[in-house]
Amino acid sequence: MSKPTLARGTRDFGPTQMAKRNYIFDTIRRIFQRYGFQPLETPSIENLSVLMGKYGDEGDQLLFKILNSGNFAENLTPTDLGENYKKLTTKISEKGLRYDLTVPFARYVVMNRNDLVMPFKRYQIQPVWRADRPQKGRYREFYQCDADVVGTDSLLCEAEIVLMIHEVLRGLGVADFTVKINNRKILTGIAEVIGAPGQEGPMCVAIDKLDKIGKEKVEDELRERGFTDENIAQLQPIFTLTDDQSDIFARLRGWLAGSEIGLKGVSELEEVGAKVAAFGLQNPQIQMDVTLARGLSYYTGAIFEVKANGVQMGSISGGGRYDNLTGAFGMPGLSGVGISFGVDRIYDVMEELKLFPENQTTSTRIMLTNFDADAERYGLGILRQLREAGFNAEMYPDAAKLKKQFDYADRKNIPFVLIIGSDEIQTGILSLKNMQTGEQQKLTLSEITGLL
RNA sequence: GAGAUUGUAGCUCAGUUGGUUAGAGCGUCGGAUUGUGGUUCCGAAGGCCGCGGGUUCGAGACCCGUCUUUCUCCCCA
Repeated sequence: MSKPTLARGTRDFGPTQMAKRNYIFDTIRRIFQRYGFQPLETPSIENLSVLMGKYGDEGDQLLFKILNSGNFAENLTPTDLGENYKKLTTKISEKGLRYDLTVPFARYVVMNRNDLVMPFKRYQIQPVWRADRPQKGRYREFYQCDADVVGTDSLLCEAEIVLMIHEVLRGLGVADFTVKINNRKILTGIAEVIGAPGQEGPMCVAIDKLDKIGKEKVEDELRERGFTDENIAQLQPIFTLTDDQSDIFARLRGWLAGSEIGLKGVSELEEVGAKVAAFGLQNPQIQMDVTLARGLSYYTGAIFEVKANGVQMGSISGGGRYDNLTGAFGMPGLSGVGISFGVDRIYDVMEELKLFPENQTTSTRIMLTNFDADAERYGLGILRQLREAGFNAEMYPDAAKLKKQFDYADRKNIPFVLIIGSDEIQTGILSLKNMQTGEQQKLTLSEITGLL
């Protein structure tokens, strides 16, 4: 018999982990609903025609593809086998596992466009799969928690996302964090004013590494990517704008005066800030960061990223505004803005900061001992009454040694044990033991339900 | 996709230049204690040394392949 193993890059979540993960999921779900988002679930499996071509060539490679059922090789010819594997794949696989929640969401919106109430606010908490090479904090199966609003350009949505981030993290006890916010239009504007219009893509790839490799190396990389010394000289304000937030909008306007789109980005950013302020958010933890560029390929407006302070960890949440979510499915012009929480990273942050509440592990409040057939029969009646009174209760299933039964209760963190033997059956007075203090007292059932 | 790295008991790890019967701590189980958990003491079980091939009189150790772990790059959550 060979030992079983997990598939590469996957994990089990035992009862202890599940209690903690559910605590995170429940908090996020509660806040999403409080902001008017409605739940959506889509299938794990999608047709490859839905998934392919949406994530770029690299993304297509990272898709888990499902071999056709039955004799998948039935219609293959020797010529097919001689083809490159990508062509062969299309002949033997028609379905794949979901790669993210956004594309299935877009498919859903297109398929239900006539029935949806627009603007449509949906949240979705489901696992996704990527055939990536696993690393620390990177798995082949992991959960995403997305909330998106589609069908409106209103900046109120951006402001609400900022508010939700604050509420979720504070709800989880993560007090010290920074919501970094930028706008794609500002990045476009910067490319214009430094004399490299349309080059914000390569510009951002380099600038994005500022934290990691420092200013000098960023400039080297910009040169490698074809930026002139003149471009780089014009770019200098970017290195001071983030550190010093005072008058940031005025300084941005000065720098981007020559770019209409850049100025629009600044106005949008400012308006989002104003709406957050109007809501009355206490002690906002927001930072304008003109070097923030995540997911540049599809964001068109606001860009968010959230970092927990005081721990060595990448971003725990991110999102932004995109145009044309559903364009790939033949429904152009639908704008949306969304946020995604990284549960695994939030879990690690909370673990490191010891933010999980105690006693998440068990839900059983009281356990009944099991002496023998008579005591079990008597105890079952008590058990029913305890459960009817609303308590999580269980009886030890075997007439094992008491030592073993107490050990079980101890290890399951059950706070109370009810001892039912011949004495208790005769008198009707039950022995209740408090497992934390070790104290034991003789009580009637109604006294016990009162005490619990 | 590229480079490096790891794999020995349930867990964390020892294991000498290749040489008898592969060890420790923790955990598990049993007993001390037949109506009372945590602590203590005593005892026991538990290993195809990741898997497949090769070199050798002899392989946990050396060689090749493969899977796996971790890390960097790429990319991302």
